[in-house]
Amino acid sequence: MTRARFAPSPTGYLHIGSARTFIFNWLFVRKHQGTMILRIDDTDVDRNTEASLNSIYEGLNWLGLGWDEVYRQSERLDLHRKLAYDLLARGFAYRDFIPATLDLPEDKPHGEGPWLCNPEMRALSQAESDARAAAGEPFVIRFRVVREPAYEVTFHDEVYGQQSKLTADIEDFALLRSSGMPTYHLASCADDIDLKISHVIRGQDHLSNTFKHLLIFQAAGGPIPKFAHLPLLIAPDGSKLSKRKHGPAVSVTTYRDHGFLAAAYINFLCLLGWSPKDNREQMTLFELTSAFNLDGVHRSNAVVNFSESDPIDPKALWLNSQHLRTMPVETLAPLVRKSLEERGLEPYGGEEFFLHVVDTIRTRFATLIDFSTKGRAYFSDDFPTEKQAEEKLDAPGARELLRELASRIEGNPDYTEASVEADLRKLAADSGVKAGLIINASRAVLTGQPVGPSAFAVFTCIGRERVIQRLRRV
RNA sequence: GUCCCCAUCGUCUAGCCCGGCCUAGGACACCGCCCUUUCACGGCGAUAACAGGGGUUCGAAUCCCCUUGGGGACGCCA
Repeated sequence: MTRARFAPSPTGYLHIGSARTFIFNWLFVRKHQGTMILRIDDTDVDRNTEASLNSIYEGLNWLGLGWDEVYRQSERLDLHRKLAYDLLARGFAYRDFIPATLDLPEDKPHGEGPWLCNPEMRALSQAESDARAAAGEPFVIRFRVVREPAYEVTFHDEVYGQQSKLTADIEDFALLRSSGMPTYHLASCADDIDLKISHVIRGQDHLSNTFKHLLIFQAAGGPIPKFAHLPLLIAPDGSKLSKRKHGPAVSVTTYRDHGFLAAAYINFLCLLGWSPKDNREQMTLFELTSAFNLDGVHRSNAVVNFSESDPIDPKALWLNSQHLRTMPVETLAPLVRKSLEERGLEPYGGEEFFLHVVDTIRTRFATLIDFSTKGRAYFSDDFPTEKQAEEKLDAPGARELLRELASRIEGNPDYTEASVEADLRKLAADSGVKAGLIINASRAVLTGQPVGPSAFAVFTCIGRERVIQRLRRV
């Protein structure tokens, strides 16, 4: 049974890299008809905030993928502590009474070599250890890494292949803090065992932590999950994406707020560090689910191509425009309606008319926001007239012709693309002007823009009454 | 410093595991042309990459080694 988990820690908003990790886990689980688990890794009480937990949910909810089970590590502390004390009792761990040394020298944090342990603490007798603990002296519980003889810890990573590391290079990492709170390593492994996680799919920054986790799994006697590490998402300058340094470009909600479709964003993220290997780029969630596999995941990091001036990756924008014009209009329409309403606009007419309008104008838009900016004239009488549109109206005789056109449309019982076109062309012929002059002027007065859909389509999208009004307004 | 990982167009990538079909394919962006009495969409085209050096081999983007560059871990953060 496939069981995978996404385990964010609530120390900030949902990071683009975390979102991708979630998506890959989700895709993998759905493909194998398994169980998706959301686990909130909130064991660091000093850094966790409710606000950041909420913003993570906000991001996940926007993606709309969902999960099957949810846990909070802060509600499972007994389980974690039990494992720590079990390992202590069985000699796989020991108490370290030396207080944490906080301020390591900045330029040379690790001196000549790696820190492995506090030897005198590791060598402390059971009796003395128990006595000092009983006396109330604070301590941290550390894993006792076996180094004599040193041996190789190995595992097969589903992405990176065979991995190994000498225990001589692994430090005695902490399991339980002096506060009694578990560390990430302990809590993560204890929960992975308890929740029967079959696959750990996470960022490559955990690749070297995995050796420690293996040690815990082995000592605990729990089943060892399969591991798959994902290449990191990095900034254009090659540095690690940081919320502090790169700001909005790393937040999922930035894309949402720029009018992205969740489906397109998911599609974009999947193409960062994974490929279906058949040149497909635009893919639906269904296609992604059936195509996804760990073999297609890369080993090298991927750059998210944002810039100082624009937090959006151009390829993401392109994908969004592709989804926008190819997804079923019935699926798109409610999203457009919501976006319009958020900006105080309310579509004219009924649902059928709305679908027609959305379907007509969507091919030239890239985001949901475009409907209320570039597309404003389709949903409101209050829209600006651009300078180049004004110029179309300034063409000799244009305004008079538009007023005459209004009368002819008013006098014609039919109102379709074809009837309007006939009226317009007749007017052009009667007046001895090119039809293009009236066509362009019509678009300009009806939408305030020199560009847009076929003018005759514009007529039907704006509706007879408003068209007559606007034509006479010149 | 120690250990681990990575390296194809500006960016995302195919090809690499199982050497020859690669004068390295696709996509985004940029530029040009076509379509269009508007603008997009669409179509066509152009520019653009195997980090460097050694091997192995008849033959290497593909296998091996070194160098360089980048990333990660080394916390009582995750």
